[in-house]
Amino acid sequence: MPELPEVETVRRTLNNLILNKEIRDIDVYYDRMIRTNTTKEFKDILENRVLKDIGRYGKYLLFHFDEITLVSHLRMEGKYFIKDLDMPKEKHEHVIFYFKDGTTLRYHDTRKFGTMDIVKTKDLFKENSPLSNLGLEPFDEKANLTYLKHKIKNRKTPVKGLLLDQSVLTGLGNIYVDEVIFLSNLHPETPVNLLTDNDLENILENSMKVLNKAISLGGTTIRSYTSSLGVTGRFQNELYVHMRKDEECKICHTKIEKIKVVGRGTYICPNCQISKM
DNA sequence: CTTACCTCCTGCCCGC
DNA sequence: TGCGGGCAGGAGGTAA
Repeated sequence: MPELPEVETVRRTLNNLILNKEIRDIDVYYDRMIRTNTTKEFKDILENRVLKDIGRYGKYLLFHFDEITLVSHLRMEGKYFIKDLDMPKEKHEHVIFYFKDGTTLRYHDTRKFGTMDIVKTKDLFKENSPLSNLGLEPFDEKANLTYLKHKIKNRKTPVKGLLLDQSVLTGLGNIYVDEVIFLSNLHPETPVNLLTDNDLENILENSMKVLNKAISLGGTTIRSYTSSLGVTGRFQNELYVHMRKDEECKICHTKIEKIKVVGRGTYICPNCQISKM
């Protein structure tokens, strides 16, 4: 599952490879992927445009074409590849962008969960944009204790659910949420109304630390997020709990357990992460 | 305003 | 060995 560090890695790689290329044609093989436009509109809007920059907000990739931005979410298994024109189409390639220089950008997505939207660049964070309801990224200066307390008001959801909620903090997914909660010495089922200010400060601090470290290592490569663009992350070696069921806790050597919290597979050290309930 | 549950989709894993 | 059922999961939608 590409989360913020994996999307950032893709952004940096693509920015080095396809900036200033001009789109000649687009083939869409799975119409549902294109959400806010029909496939015909999607092609008409993007054809003959020059890619000026690639940005990112949370887990969204932002392909900027001057006043228009293509907003792409990779969801579970979306990947981009750059290939020459004559390479045969693979089974799970659903959108192919043909550039005028003879190269192609291909969106590959086994489960077809990924989405693409076209938004006016000036309206990126306004109503009807996929970004409109997103919270702050953890490294945003404004993502402080006051902000988090405001977001938590009246909520009793487990802390795992809070951190997965992109309208609170954006960028964390199932992998990094497990890591942040472990590093904060919390049990993932702790209701957020029981979190102390100190807990919340720890969550913010650890979110930043984990994301920054993962970005510096090129993200995490596990089964559901394998390499794309020849990029293989190395953060999987740094994981404390996620995907480590039955392995030893790196701190106390207790066996890591896998449980279910807010419907998600969740890894914990039952010794380090004591419930407050 | 919440939270709970369903949906999308495919490959993989398990049990018989 | 082969097959079918169940599961995983980010985010959006709907229902309560």
